[in-house]
Amino acid sequence: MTAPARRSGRPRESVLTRELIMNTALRLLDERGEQGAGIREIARELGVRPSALYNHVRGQDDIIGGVRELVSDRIDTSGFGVLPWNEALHRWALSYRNAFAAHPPTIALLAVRPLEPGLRTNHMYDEVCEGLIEAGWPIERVLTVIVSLESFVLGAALDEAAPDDMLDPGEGAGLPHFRSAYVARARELETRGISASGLAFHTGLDVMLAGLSAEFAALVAAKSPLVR
Amino acid sequence: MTAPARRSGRPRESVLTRELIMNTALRLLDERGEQGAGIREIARELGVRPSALYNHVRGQDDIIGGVRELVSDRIDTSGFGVLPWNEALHRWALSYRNAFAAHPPTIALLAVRPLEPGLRTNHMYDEVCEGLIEAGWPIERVLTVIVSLESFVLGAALDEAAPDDMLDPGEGAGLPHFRSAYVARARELETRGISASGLAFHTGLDVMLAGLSAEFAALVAAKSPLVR
DNA sequence: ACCTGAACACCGTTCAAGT
DNA sequence: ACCTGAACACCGTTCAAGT
Repeated sequence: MTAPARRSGRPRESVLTRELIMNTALRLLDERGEQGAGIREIARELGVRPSALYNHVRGQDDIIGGVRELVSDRIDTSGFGVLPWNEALHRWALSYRNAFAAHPPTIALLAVRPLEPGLRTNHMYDEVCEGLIEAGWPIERVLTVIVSLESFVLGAALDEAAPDDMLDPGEGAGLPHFRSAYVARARELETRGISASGLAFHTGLDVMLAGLSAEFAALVAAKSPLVR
Repeated sequence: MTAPARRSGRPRESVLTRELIMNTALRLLDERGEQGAGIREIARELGVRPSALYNHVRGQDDIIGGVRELVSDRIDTSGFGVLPWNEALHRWALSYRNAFAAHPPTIALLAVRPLEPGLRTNHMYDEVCEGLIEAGWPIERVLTVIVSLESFVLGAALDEAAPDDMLDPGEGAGLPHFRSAYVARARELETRGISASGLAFHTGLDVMLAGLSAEFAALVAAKSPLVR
């Protein structure tokens, strides 16, 4: 098996790496679900004693932070500056949600913990801020817009990670409106070939961007008296 | 202290109740944070051995489910049927978020776990469905609208539970746009006397309801050729 | 510097033994 | 029926001892 045939003392060459630990953690998370990221689990997979990890990693929180960086590296900010702000936001939110959806077990793990100010994360925010500021958004509104959109993305990712039958009126009597809405949606989902959480995500995203566009248009109109 | 002066054997009258356990769990959660809901922690607070809880509760998941019911009982569906659908949704979302915000440590705990189909929760969904259906929303859209709004509410609650300095460009160089957006928002927050997460929530909620109202108006217009 | 091995202080849960 | 007490199978983390 993976029993450590290694005896005590420093090995001739290092077996572990910080990067190797993080990658293994993410892989186990995907393969085995939320409890796959345990120190002992990772150690066993790497053929090593749990305590060995502490030579490369500060502890469990450090590992989770590393996994988060791996996942959020997939967030796409390339639209800002080249596309209209609302399309750039759309691409950003979509890739944000897809990054987490690609690793469902990480969502519950990562969404909950506050992200310590990582350099790469902060750089991502800087790029989004730049895009919105250049597009003409009032600077004091920028972070509020970002955070509200981000809240939706994370909430939608959580919904995606939940089991499909979570929202279900069941078989019994009662709940007539819930039930009829449920079957009507099921039919809709089948004909469109999309998941319930996927449709809710796209709907919410479109709705938010439509609302933001309306606010933006009103701001522009108020600033340019010509249109009045 | 709270050392159990009780000796073995069945007590003359029951010390525990399912309800008492749930209430204690919620209180400890509020007082001590996320790890307050541990079986051993609750048992100590109640002056009882951990194993005693298992006479009234199936286990930890059962307790968390009970806490969720306590919290989500505060969700207000009274607007449906009496207010316009968008105002009823606004009241619902606001109370939904406030219910969790009143117990910050529960957010991370509850948002992550799929809610097993509780009767009271399902009844809540039934009321919201009824309100939207009666207002004239296409029945196959109803659940999608609810879920997308709910995703935002939960995401915003998560954001609320996170530490305030989570999003912070820091002191160093670089990140100029992030930094200037940050100080501009800080000034805005101070003059309006509101928290960052509070403003993001209200902004997102307004934006979503504006977007939904636009979609609804378009649906109504498409159905009544008179306006064409 | 980087591993093993033992130990520590925790968990949730089960179950026989008591009354 | 409902509690105690002991036990079980887990955690993450620390640290001396090895090479």
